[in-house]
Amino acid sequence: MQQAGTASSHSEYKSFFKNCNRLQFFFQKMLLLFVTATITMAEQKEITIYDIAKHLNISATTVSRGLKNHPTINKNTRRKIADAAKELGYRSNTFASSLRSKRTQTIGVIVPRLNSNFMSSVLAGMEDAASREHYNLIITQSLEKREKEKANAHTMYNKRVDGLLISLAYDTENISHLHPFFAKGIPVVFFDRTYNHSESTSVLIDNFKAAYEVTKHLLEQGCKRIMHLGGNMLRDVYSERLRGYKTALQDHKIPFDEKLIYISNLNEEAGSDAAKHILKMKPNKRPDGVFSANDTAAVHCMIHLKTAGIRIPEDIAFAGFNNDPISKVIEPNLTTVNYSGYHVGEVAVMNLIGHLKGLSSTKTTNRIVLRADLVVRESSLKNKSL
Amino acid sequence: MQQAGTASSHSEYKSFFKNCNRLQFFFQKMLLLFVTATITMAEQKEITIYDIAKHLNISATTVSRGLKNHPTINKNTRRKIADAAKELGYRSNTFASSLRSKRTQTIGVIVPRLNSNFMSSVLAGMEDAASREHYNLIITQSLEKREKEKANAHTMYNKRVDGLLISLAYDTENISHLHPFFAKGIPVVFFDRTYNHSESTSVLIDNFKAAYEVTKHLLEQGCKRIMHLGGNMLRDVYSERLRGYKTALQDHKIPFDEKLIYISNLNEEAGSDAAKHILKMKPNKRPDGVFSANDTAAVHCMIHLKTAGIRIPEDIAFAGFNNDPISKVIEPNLTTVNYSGYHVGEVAVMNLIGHLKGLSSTKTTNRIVLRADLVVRESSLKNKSL
DNA sequence: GACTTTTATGCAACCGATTGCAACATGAAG
DNA sequence: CTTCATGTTGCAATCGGTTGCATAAAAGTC
Repeated sequence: MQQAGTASSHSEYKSFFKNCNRLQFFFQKMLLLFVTATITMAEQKEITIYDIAKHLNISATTVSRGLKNHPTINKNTRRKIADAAKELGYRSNTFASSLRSKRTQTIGVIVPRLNSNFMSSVLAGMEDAASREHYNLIITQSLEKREKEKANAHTMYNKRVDGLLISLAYDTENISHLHPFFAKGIPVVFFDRTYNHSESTSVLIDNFKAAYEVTKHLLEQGCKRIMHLGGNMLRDVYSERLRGYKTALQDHKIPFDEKLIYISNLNEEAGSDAAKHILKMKPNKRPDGVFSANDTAAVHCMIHLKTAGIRIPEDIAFAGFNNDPISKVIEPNLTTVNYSGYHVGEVAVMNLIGHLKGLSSTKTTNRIVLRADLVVRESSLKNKSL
Repeated sequence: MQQAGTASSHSEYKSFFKNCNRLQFFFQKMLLLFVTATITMAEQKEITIYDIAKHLNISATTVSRGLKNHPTINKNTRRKIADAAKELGYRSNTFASSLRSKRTQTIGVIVPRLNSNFMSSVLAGMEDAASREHYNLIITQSLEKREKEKANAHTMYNKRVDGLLISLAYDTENISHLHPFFAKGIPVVFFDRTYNHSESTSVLIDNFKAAYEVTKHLLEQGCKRIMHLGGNMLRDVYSERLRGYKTALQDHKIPFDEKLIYISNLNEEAGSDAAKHILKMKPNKRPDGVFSANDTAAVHCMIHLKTAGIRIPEDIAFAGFNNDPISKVIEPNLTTVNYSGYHVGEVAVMNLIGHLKGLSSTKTTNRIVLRADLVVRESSLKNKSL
């Protein structure tokens, strides 16, 4: 391109100044300078399969096939092609390839927030699995806004991702923004914050069971009035945890008390606020146990209560969810639910790639439920008999 | 594709069974069924600019220009094109576009690990900034291995990212694997774990100064023997922190003692190990202050020492680095250095996009140094006069 | 009214890999 | 010696936008 431009301006100037020797000489010199500079600076031209073909005196078709080890190409030819590619410094052009083959080897990922401990583990797992299968990840965050989630989905759609992995934003009520994917048959896998949809798989943990186990554990420790710090109920993650809590109470014949449910966004501040809320209650109405739907809220609630002189677990036992690093730092150490975000990510990707390879259909596997284990630590041990 | 395949099997079967009417009839019926099913299931054909062009009786060129609001296209025409695009359900084909224009609107990101608190903030900042400028992020992790970093860089290169953002792996000594980028003039921006390279920008904090401030603070609290928990010295992040530590000692006329340097990978276990190391020292040889190059190691060192009966800060004062959430949970709260990963990510992306837009050259801006502030908490307050 | 400038649109050649089908060589079978 | 299977390779069309250059129409200038 650059060279073409140069050549044309060269002929132009030549015809224009053909009777002016002085100027012609000057311009010629300038031109030479310019061209030299251009060539020096210019990245050497991109090597294509055509260059390799010419170099080996074979067709581009053969090169294309040879490069991806197509079985109909002679092994010897294949080796020669590979060698030439390396020698010439060939790099494949993903676009040309994707344009023609309509496959992108790219998976779109939409998460509510990138900067959460759990989510970054999930992403690490995803990246690991995807990279093993030679897929790339395009990652975006919705910042918990349905509108941004929608915009992100649209970009992914335009970028022709082979599949989509999504954990829904807080305020996403319906998934109409994903319809284009379903319409085009692009597989969608939900993880963590899932949505029940007949045509796609969900990868999640058994939140109900884990919450049930936590609550049961607190009850067995002698708690009678357990408070629950819950998250947004639009997301089944949190509604399932609440359900597990309720069911455990019921099975232990403890009446459910609406006043002991505290819904928030479960961040640090919300944890402190919950503590203030507890302190405002009459001492005899206070809970003797707290089950928080995440560790952050639990820990910051504990910190606030401790400074107010509440003893943990003697006065109030605590249990969280996630097994966040802070749960091992707070004193007393926090009882929590451990589950591997890394594993969630890995499984979600493997499942998606399975669909893409046609190994499994999105319709048959509807949900994949991963293990989650109760980790008992001092924060919940009222009768110290671990 | 599907149709072509069908057609071929059709002719095959025809020649094969041409004298067997019964079977032929049966197969024809099957074929019809199959084709019908295929057509029903098939996603409706993709809409292209040519479809829009035909629909409006104008040329594809005009549509192409109209869609990206090229000023030479009449406003009225532009509107009509936009309307038609929406009506027909057009989605642009990024590949075709990238193939021709050689721009991808994609930035490659290589980080050592995705699942770290700091890194996920950085990514959040990057995603935010990139998304504002309509760029997408392809994110990979090197898992601290030079080999994987190299492979990732190569993929990015093939994927024709417009620019590269990279934080180097622990064991990366040279950046020969990035040469293709430099050779092609693709801008590279280092962040956090940087490398001094004449043709690219580095975004980082002033590790030297921050470490100096931390050490100075500990000295002012009366510490005489400050231990330093450091990281891999191949990375300037850690070597600069060590340098800041050393210089502060020197400025306060405290002799530098090689034995008080403890190098590790700074994870939880390394923190505990450092504590064990301290406990093994003769009491009069023990440090009276610890400056750790990250919070994780500091906190886990503290936990271990506390169980051994060491008082913090009375016996040993502590300071960390990062302002990790755990620093606010440990008791006593950890003095640390606060700096915004989010901001680092944002700045790195903005700078890269600046280069891409030709606003700034990679060569002029060599390093961007961001603020980092000492956050004093109880862990370092020997003379309680905050 | 002739001529230049501005504005708006279209032509056609790309970009680089993929793929259905044809074609060729070789050797085996009949 | 023909026929056919098998293994290799190439032709040429295709994917869907982009862009330099030409052109046509409208507006402005003298």
